[in-house]
Amino acid sequence: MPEGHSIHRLARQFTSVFAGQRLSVSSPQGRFAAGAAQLDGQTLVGAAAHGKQLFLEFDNELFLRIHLGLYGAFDFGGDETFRGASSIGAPRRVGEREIADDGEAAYAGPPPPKGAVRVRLVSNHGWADLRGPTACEVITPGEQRAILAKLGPDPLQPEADPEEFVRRLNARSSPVGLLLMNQEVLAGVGNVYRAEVLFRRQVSPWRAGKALDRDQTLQLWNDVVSVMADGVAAGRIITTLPEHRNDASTPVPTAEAHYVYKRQGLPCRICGTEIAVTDMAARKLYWCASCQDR
DNA sequence: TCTGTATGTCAAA
DNA sequence: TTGACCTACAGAC
Repeated sequence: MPEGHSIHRLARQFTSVFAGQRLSVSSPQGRFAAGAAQLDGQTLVGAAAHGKQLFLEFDNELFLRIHLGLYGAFDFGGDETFRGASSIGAPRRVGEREIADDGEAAYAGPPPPKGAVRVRLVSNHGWADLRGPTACEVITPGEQRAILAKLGPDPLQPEADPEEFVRRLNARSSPVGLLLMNQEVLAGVGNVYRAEVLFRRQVSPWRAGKALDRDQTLQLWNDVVSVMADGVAAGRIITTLPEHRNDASTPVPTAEAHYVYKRQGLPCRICGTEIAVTDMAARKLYWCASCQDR
């Protein structure tokens, strides 16, 4: 599920299984052959996420910048150091994806690449395959700084400044439903968190950013921080509170995970009004017209 | 075999 | 505001 929480999980995963290791880098598909050659044989220093951007830092002072876009996904495999991290990114089928660890025999090297593998990273202990990214390029530290400078604060970074979010949101007259998706305002939120957080804070998606007062804006920020931190921990987006679910079972069923996202025509979990859907800037926007009146 | 769909972004009109 | 693009898969034909 490539909103910001998935990218942070990836950064954590790359750091834990590949940092300090020399990597073979290749492009089985061929589309990233030149970039792979610049990184092949280098040691991974570490990985970091800012919003939906993933940066892999190599010890020749180059970064691999990856943006998964809609379809991008990583698959992992390897020995026991890779257990528990099999696959992060877009779902293979509708719904959330958490692939079970098969716990099978010892690692014997990566399998033949299946499908369009843009990049394959291989260490002595395991491998990672990247498919379908929107962006996959080698950049310099200066280029990385330029990219970071454009992005808004990332709610998943402990040092992120809420006041920066307040400034960026309250300065604009666009609807808050658009602004939450704008990576220059807030880095990491996508269509699911946008809809869900606006519902949780009872904010109308059409309120202008500058029409929200400081408290409301900070509450939005705090809610994004909380719900995205949960997303990192769970590996999926769950925004409903237990008291708003019909089914108390765990793990939370997909049908109970959201308040409004993809629930058009179904009754609002709070007030029973039918959840509505419309297009906003070519993306589906889901909301409850009755609850979201602030 | 073809179509539709998806948690995203960019450039062109 | 629209179309193009990245990929895989379910479901319809």
